[in-house]
Amino acid sequence: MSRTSPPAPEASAEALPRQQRTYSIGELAKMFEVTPRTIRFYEQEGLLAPTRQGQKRIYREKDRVRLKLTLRGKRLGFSLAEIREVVMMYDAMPDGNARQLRRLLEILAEKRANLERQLEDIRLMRMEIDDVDQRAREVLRQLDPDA
Amino acid sequence: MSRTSPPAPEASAEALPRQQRTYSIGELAKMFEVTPRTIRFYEQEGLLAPTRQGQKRIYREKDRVRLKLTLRGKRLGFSLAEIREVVMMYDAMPDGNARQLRRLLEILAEKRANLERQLEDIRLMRMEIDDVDQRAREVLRQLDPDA
DNA sequence: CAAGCACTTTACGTTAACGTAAACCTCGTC
DNA sequence: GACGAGGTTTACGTTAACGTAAAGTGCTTG
Repeated sequence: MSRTSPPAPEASAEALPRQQRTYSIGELAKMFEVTPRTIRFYEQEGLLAPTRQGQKRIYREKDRVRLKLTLRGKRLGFSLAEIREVVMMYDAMPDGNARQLRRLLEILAEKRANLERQLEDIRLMRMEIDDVDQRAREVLRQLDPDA
Repeated sequence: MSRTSPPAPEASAEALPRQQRTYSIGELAKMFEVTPRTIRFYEQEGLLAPTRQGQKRIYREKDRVRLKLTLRGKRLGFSLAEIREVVMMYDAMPDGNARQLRRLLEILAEKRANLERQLEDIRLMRMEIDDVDQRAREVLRQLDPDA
C-alpha cells in the first residue's frame, strides 16, 4: 500500500481532482435530496450505469452529472424516456453514424422548441401570478388598512 | 321567438362578444387538442364547473380560460392539485378573509420561486443542448464533409 | 461475537392522470 | 323510424415513477 512521493490521499477523503472521486449511492442521494431507490430506478431505466465494487455500486463524476441532468429534466417536466433518449444518443455520439447524428439533431431541435414554449408559458404565468398578487394585496388593504 | 330590433344572432354563430359565447365539450377539446375525457376529468377534480343545459355541459368564456391556464400549468409540470390550489383561491378572493389572502400570497410566492428555478433550469439545459448540438455537427462534418 | 450501519435484490403497493369500453340519451335528418 | 353525430354516466384498465417492506450481505466497532 505504498506509493512514491505525495502523502497519498488514497480513496476516502478531501481534495481529489473531482474527476477521480467516487460516490456511494447514499452520498449521491443526500447530495440531490432523492432516495437511493430513485437512483436505482434510474439505473434500471438505463439512465445511469455505475460500476461495481463487489456488489456495491460505485458512481463516478460522470454518473453524478448524469443524475444532475436527469433531475433537471424532471423539474422541467420531461419524462425519463425523453431524457434517456437524449442522454443515450449523446453517449453514442463519438462513434455514431450519420443517421444517428441527424436524428440526434432533430431531437435536440424538438427539445429546444419545447423549452422556448416553456419560456413563453412561464412569462404568461408570471404575469398572471403578479396580477393575482396585486388584487390580493388590494383586497387585503381594504380589509386591514393598518398593515 | 321574436325579439325587437337587431337581426338577433341568437346562439349559434359568428361574432358574439366572446363573453357570451358558449362552447360544447367537443369544441373545447378540439380547440386545445385534448380529449373530452380530459375535460371531464378536470371538472371532477374541481378545476372546471360548467353549467348544464339539460344534461349537456355548457362552457363559458371563464371555463375556457381556466382550461387554458390548467393546460399551461401542466406543460410547466405542475400537478392538477397545485393548479387547483391557486385557481380555487383566486375564485375565493373577492370574499376571502385575511388569512386566506395571506395564504394565497404565500402560495403565489412559492409558485414564483418555482418558476424562477425553472428559468434557470431552462437556461442551463439550453446551453447543454447547444453544446451537444455543436459537437454533433462537428462529428457530422468529419464524416460527411460535403453537406 | 453481537449489533449496527450501509448496502443489496426481489417483489408487491401506490398515486396521478388520464384511456377505453359499454350502455344509454337526444337531437336533426334521410 | 332508423340512424349517425355528439353528448352522458359508470367503471375498470393502464402507465410512469417511484414507495415500502422483507430478507440477505459485509464491514467495523464496542
